[in-house]
Amino acid sequence: MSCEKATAQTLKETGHRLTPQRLMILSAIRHAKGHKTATEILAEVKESYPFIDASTIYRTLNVLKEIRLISETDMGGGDFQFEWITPQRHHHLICRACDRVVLLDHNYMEALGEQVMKEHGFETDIDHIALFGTCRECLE
Amino acid sequence: MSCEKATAQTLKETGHRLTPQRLMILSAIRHAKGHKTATEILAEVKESYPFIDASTIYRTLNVLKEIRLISETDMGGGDFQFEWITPQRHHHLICRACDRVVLLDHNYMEALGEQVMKEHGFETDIDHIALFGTCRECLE
DNA sequence: ATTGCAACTGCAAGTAGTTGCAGGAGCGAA
DNA sequence: TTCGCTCCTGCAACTACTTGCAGTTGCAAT
Repeated sequence: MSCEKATAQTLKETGHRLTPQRLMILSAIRHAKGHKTATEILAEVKESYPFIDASTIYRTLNVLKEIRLISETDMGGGDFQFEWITPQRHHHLICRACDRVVLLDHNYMEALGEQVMKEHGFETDIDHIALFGTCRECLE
Repeated sequence: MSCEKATAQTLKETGHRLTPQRLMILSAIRHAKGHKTATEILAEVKESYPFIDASTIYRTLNVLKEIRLISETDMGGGDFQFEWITPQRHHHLICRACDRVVLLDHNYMEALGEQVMKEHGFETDIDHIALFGTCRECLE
């Protein structure tokens, strides 16, 4: 598949290698619907390759995050959520009162990113953010 | 001091109690310059009260975070950073390439918060955020 | 001052994530 | 194809953080 090739290319260009373990981890993330935690990814990869070590998962996730193939988000529920980065980025509004999660379009962050770029010359990598607060219903 | 009284008031109003342990933790955070990690707070409190348990620190930090007396920020360096929330809020731009940290004024986030409120009716609690990216110098 | 209850604490045991190391394996060059 | 340099892996030990529990204590009401 061409998508696998592009991924391999990105890894190599940044001085990383393509290993069977990484392919399995990549596949687990890419074919997931929505987010996945490190523990879920570990469990899934273990089904086809039980010898995989947790440290390999964490190290690989860190590499993928660094080269921005995946995003890592603190959704408040303890573990971090990992997700394949697609052109259609989205963010989350999480209600502290009822734990409801509302989707937030990427253009809100784009505007912020442009403002920061203009005034600080700093290019932000806002891949996936969770903002906490109170939703319309819980505000009464 | 009146500031201590206001803190006690806030705790009680939200159904929490004021204990010696909490006073020590509050003092460690409030009198810190800038951010502090949970481990640093634990070490500091232990100096005056060696029997304090790590779980008490983490539980108290979670309570203080919930009632928004302190903020918790992922600065990328592993542990979370805790800080007393003051009216002059600030945020951070962190460069992935050189680890430089640039301060970002709160008004950037205020604008975002207002837009989210207007269009989603969602009130965001943006106390202290770290945005990752590439700084002016590292962009060449 | 006393009482009662819910919240808090310390302990112990557990989970999530990190790190150092020695052997193994991509992958570019010869 | 083979070689060799690094990067990667699994292991083991470690740190950060969480959770359940039983005893304690703040604090509001009597």
